[in-house]
Amino acid sequence: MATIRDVAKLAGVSVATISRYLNKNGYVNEETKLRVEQAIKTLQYEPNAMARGLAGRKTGTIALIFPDITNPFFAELARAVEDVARMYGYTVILCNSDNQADKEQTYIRVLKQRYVDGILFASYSLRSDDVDALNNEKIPFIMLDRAPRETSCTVVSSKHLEGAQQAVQHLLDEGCTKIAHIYGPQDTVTGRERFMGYEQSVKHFPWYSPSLVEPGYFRVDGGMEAVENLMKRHPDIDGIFAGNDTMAVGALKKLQRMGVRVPDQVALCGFDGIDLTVIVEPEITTVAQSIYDMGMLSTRLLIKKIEGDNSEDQTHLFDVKLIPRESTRRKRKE
Amino acid sequence: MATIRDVAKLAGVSVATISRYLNKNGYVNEETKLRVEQAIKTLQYEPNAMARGLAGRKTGTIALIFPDITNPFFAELARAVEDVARMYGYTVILCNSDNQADKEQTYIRVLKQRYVDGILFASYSLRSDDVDALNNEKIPFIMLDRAPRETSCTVVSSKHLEGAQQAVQHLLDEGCTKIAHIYGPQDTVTGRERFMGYEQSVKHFPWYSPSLVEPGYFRVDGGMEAVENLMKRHPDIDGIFAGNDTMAVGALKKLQRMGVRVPDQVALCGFDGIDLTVIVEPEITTVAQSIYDMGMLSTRLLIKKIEGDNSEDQTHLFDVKLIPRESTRRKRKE
DNA sequence: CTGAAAGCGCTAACAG
DNA sequence: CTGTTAGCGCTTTCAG
Repeated sequence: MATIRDVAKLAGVSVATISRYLNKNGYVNEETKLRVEQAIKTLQYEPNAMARGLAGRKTGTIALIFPDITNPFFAELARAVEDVARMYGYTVILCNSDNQADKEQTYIRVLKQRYVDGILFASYSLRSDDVDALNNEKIPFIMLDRAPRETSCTVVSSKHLEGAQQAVQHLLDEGCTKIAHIYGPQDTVTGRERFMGYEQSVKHFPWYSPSLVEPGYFRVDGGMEAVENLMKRHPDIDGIFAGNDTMAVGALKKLQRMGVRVPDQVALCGFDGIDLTVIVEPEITTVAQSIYDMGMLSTRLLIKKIEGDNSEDQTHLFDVKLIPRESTRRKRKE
Repeated sequence: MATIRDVAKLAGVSVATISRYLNKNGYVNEETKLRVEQAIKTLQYEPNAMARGLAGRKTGTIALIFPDITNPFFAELARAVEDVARMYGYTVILCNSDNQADKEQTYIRVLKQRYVDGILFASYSLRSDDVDALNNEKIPFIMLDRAPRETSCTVVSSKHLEGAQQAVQHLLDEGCTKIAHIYGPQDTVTGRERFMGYEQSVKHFPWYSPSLVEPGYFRVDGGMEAVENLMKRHPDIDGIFAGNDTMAVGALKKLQRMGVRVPDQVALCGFDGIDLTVIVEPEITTVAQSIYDMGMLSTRLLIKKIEGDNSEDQTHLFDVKLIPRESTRRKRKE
């Protein structure tokens, strides 16, 4: 492997010149530039990222910390992140936290050692003193779907509350008269806000009762169990709003097994907009987030920050969009 | 950030001693060891991976190159890889190739620059001269589901052919009398071997005809289309073996839309064993690979290689396991 | 516009 | 058992 010194020698200039040429800072005479380019080509020179990192403290690496790549939502996010990272010449390190604070802790430590240029957090378990620490150490980061209380930082998120309200409204529009909610973990912004959206939309109805909600842990089996409990308590439910698509899929599965017809007997709406919803039959109505776009934006913001953008921290809120599908297509009353 | 020199000073020893202690090579007196530990703790010293890499040419990073993280099969694989990498103190870099040779090319270049310690390939597009190049540069790698012709290298794979035969046999056992196959890309080992397994199992039957196979491109929509064409040509098909689960899911979807009852009218079997198969109703029979285990083994092998294991390159073939589920549960003839 | 030289933080002989 | 020292390959003042 050729080094910068070899190139310098061959081009008849000093290493400093090569370095300047490579980093496009400082002036380089047109003529010598040509010679340098020539030398680089004939030597097939590739700068060594490691040495660069040591000397210049930039590694061209960003990390993505999230719960679990196996979750389609995060897989799509990861895909977006990797795509734009590559576009900007960055490489991405994958970190599954399983929402365990200690795993996250370890990761942050390791990532610091490796001098990652920045971190993208899409994990729920980050404690707010961690955020402070990051801020203090001046390592750039972005939060996805999570706004720590005090510390300022830039966050990218969706209009969860509004989306939940849209979901409920849609269910009502389709003629539902008793709507239940399967909610996600309440220690997550997403789980909480969607719950609130549901609550606010239904609490003034005479049929509303707190026993119309059931936890589903953002998981398929959670959704299945929730439906079972719900239908036992309220056999007359005719609409279900699941806090995410995964639970919606579980709900659908259980309903079908119980012989409940969807959407005629019970209409079903999810949240997120992952592909799973169109894989099942009937396809599930959902409130879609712009997952890929969120991933793109947050990566762009992160890279901007890394490259010296010092503008104010902001919160970027993405619109959500209800996508009506078969699981809520009920015969309308005229 | 404290450096090794700070620690040395505080502990009253030389940097070499600290380095020895850190890397657990060479002797360190028990007593000084204590002082070193003390110093490290009070300084909160964290070795700098970058510097380590430069000096010692080990970065503690491995890369995973595969088609697309969005594909559940690869997501699970990635998860396994990351899990064992973390266990051994490695960090993993994610590379989506989309099976495009040029993307892979660029990645390999970038990864070399970054001094990754090793690479895991689960991508189809790798050319065999790339493999040679890797071999020449002595950067350790493992191939998943792909055995380049000449070059020796260690590969981890499953018994695709055998699995396909099991699938067909199962369909026959369930009473199917005319079985079609939806095949995956023939430039992949997996797609090819499963096709061959099907062919070998059915070609001696009088009902067999080459028009009983149809491409599905390993995709959901591909599976749907394939079913449509297949049923048009052969309305009397009563069994379908899909070359992977994704296509099987598509097939199921299309069958349901066409009003074909599964499994009574047509039994359906997939391949891979991803979660999608139990999310739909009816749940789909599949030939399961040990995806997670394959990921674990290949990562372990890679790390072993990185850490100096020079044993012969081997091919590790995993058993597959047919998991009978509703999609093939037909009333048996007595 | 270009070069010399001082590190970045750590590892690995080599010499005690 | 421990210290000295020479790099790893690149960036970055500071002088020309």
